[in-house]
Formats: sequence, structure tokens, C-alpha cells
Amino acid sequence: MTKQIKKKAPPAATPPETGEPALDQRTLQALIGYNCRRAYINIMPLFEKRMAKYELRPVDFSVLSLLKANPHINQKRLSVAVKVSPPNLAILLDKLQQRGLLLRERSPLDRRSQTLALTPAGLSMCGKAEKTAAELELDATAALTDDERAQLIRLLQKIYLN
Amino acid sequence: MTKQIKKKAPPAATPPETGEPALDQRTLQALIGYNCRRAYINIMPLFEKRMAKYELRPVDFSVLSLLKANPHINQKRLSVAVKVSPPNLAILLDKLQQRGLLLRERSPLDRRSQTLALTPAGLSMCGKAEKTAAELELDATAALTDDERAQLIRLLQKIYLN
DNA sequence: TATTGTTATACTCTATAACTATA
DNA sequence: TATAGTTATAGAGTATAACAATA
Repeated sequence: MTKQIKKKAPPAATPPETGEPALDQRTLQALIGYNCRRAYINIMPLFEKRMAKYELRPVDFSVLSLLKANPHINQKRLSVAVKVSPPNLAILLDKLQQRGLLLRERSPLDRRSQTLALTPAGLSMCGKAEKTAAELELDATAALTDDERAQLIRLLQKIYLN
Repeated sequence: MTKQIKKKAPPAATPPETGEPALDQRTLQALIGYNCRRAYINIMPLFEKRMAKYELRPVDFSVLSLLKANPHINQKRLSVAVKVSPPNLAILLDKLQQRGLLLRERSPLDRRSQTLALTPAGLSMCGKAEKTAAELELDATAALTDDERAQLIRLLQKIYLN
């Protein structure tokens, strides 16, 4: 059995005194969930800024990217993959369809389900957006080396993959 | 200059075939922000389950923990630390105060600001909640070794610290 | 005039119930 | 009867404007 992590954290680092001393956040900073959230909300503003030209929120981007890699899946499968409920996904897809980025077609085999596919415009925008996203991430995580990024992704996926 | 990461990801791993083949998510899974979010929402259900007995949401927990480590700060400083806007923080603090977990006192030096402090009940609950949170994280990240957890936290903080 | 904190309110996100059309 | 998708609606979370009290 590995020993419980119980050792006192080092004294709270005192960053450049800008008037007020920083708060002691050591207990929260020892929690992985807290750190995931903080890192995420640190990356988000740059995402919004760089992706603004495509008018894509993170969910929209995920949907397009998933449809690009998995053409002709139905809404049910997409729903579980992006963790958006069917009612909310319907509305989201309505908007992307109205923008001419994707098409819904009734499946001939099972006429209840709809098969989803990007239009040429959607494919083109998604490709550019994926490039922008990859670049923006490098900038938002400039403090990391390439090895550290790969390592970080490996560790995060250990948490949520299976 | 470190070379751009551009190499093709390995072929999408095909997990135990449970009817439908899994979607190809390699492009999204190469993004750090996406992975942070996925790891976070993977930990959250266990957080909610184990913290339910304290009736504390993540924000509430952060507020209590911050006040435990930093007694007598005012709402302004707490507001920036937890990234909750002053109007929303006021309501959040109202509820915690009504539950007898904290006290607000007008500062004698600057009577505009209020100084915040946990009550004995708040201190006690926060201590227990912190213990529960630390334990739950070990369970939610059971796939990681202690070294990997420390490494992960170090990398995440490189992203959002400073 | 600027700042702390509050009230009121609006907007976005997410969740749920009920419906349709197919199977 | 069960499933894919939709509509309508409610709730939680977040953001903004305007105000009172104090500096």
C-alpha cells in the first residue's frame, strides 16, 4: 500500500507583493479536481478570443470535430459522446444546420434516427478551427515543454478513460 | 525552438466492443483544455456524492476552505480568489451565514468592508469536508500513483499559476 | 469621486417532462 | 412497448446595471 499523502505543503509562496498579500490556497491546490478546473478556466479566455471569428463555443467545436472524424453517426451516439442531452443537442444542431455547417438526413434503414454530416463549409471551418485550437493551446500552456504537455495529457486521460 | 507537435496520433484504440464501436476522439483528446474538462467532470460525481452530507457545492467548499486558511479577509478579496462576482458571492455568503457556518462583521477601520470568519461550526464542518475531499480524490484518481498525482498537480499549476 | 457590498434582473446552461414518428 | 428525436419549460449558474453606505 502506498503511503497516504499527508505531508505539510511547503510554506505558501509569496508572489510579487502587489499591495495585498496573496491568499493561502494550499489546501485547495492539493486537490486534483480544483487544479483541473483552474487550468481549464485559465485556458478558456484565449479559446474564446481566438475562436470568436468562427462563432464557435467549446461544445460547438467538439461537435464539429467529432462529426468530422465520425461522419454519419446519429444524434444518439453524438449525444453520449459530447455529454449533451438530446433536447439540448437538438437545439445546438439546429443552429449549426441553419448556419449551413451540417446536414441531417433520415436514415433509410431506421427512419427514426438522423445521420449527421458536415457540409463542405462545415468541414472547411472545422479544419481551420482545429488548427486554431491546437495553436491557442500551445500559447495558453507556454509554460510547459512539449514533453510536459504529452505527460499532462497522459495523466489526465488516466483519470477519465475507462 | 521546440518542434511543433504535428505527428499523427496512434490509431484510435478500440475498447471492448459493446455493440457500437467507440467514436474517434483523437483530435479532441490531443487538446489539454479538453482533457482538463473531461478529467474534472469525471471527478465531480464522486465529489457531489461524498460531499452531499455537508450540503456543500464545490464553490461553497472553496469558500469555507479559503476562509479557514485566511480568516478575516473581506468579500472583495474572497471574490477575486474564488472568481465569483460580488453580487453572486453576497447571496452565496447569505446562505452559509444562515446555516451558521460563518460570520460577517463590519470592519472598524473601513466600515464599507466586511470581514469574514468561520464560526466554530463552520470550522468543524470545513475540517471534515477537507478530509472527505482529499479521500474522494484518491478514489477518483485511483488509476494514478502518488508520484503521478504530484506530477499532475505540478503541471496543472504551471498553466494557471502566474 | 472611488470603493464595498447589495438588490434586482437578465442571460446562458443544463435538466426534465411530455409529445411525435417510427420500430 | 421501446427508441430517436423534438418541443416546451423549469432550474441552476453566471453576468450586468443600478443603488446605498462609506471613504
